Amino acid sequence: MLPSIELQLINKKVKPTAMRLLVLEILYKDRNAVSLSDLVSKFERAEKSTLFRTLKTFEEKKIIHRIDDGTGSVKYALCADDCDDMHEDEHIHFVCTVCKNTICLNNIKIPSINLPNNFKLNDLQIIAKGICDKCNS
Amino acid sequence: MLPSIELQLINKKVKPTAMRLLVLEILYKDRNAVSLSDLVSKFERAEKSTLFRTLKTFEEKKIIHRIDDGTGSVKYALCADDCDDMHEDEHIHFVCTVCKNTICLNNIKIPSINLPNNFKLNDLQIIAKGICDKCNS
DNA sequence: GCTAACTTTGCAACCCGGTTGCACGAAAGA
DNA sequence: TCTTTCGTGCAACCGGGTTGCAAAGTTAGC
Repeated sequence: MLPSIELQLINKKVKPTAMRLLVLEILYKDRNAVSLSDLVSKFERAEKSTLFRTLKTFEEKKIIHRIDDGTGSVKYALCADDCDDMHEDEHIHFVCTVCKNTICLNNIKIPSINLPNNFKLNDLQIIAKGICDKCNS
Repeated sequence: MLPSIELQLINKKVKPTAMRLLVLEILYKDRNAVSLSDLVSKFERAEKSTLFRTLKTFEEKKIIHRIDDGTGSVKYALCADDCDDMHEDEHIHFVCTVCKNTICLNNIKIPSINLPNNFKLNDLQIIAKGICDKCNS
């Protein structure tokens, strides 16, 4: 994967600057969704605003998707490869109450629900909270 | 309902002050979940901190439950009558993208999902986004 | 190579929702 | 009544997110 990080940026029409490569690399290596402050503390000597704009750029170019897991801070995670057309993150997010990490569960099917009369459903967002495999020793 | 508002507070061991009665009345009258800033603007001449603490008290005493609908501000809505033992808000929340209101759908059953091996599920939070019955003309 | 135009970055400041400390006044208990 | 507790208002703070601006870096045209 790593050698293609730069290529991926170019493919998505994002100039592969040093910062962006580093951020994207972190996103690749980490199975957890990361927040802006996660990033800031992750490499200590970088500007919050730069990282913020990097994430924003990545989101606009559909490289990552935004997750609101109810922890108060927005998190981001890599999009699936087939995310190009449908940018909605059509999967369940799991929040571990022990390690506080947020994980995308790409393989779990989203259930269908029936809304009351005359309600129109556009997007279903599911957040599962509990204990992740690593913490559930 | 209205005559019992004061009684309900007493039952839940909350002193029925004027502020609290007013706030609870608003929560009863409004089918939508309300945020702190909703409340502040709703009766214009009240302190944000007082309303904040009122909501906090109500939540602690299990009169209302907290909803994070991903709009950036926490909302609150009345608990169901049988909420005493299990305070988790075990229902789907619907966010209308037109009128921006958040509605508790108490009658929709929460689907069950299968997590990967060794994940333990404690809470499932579902937010449906779309157009509500009133806006879906 | 050299300048002009554009992009990215760093810094500071701001915004807003949420939260807390503190002091005053009201209510409850002895 | 006196004391204690509780509720409220005010101001200030905190932290995540966001923006304006200028410096530094990059790209393109000549």
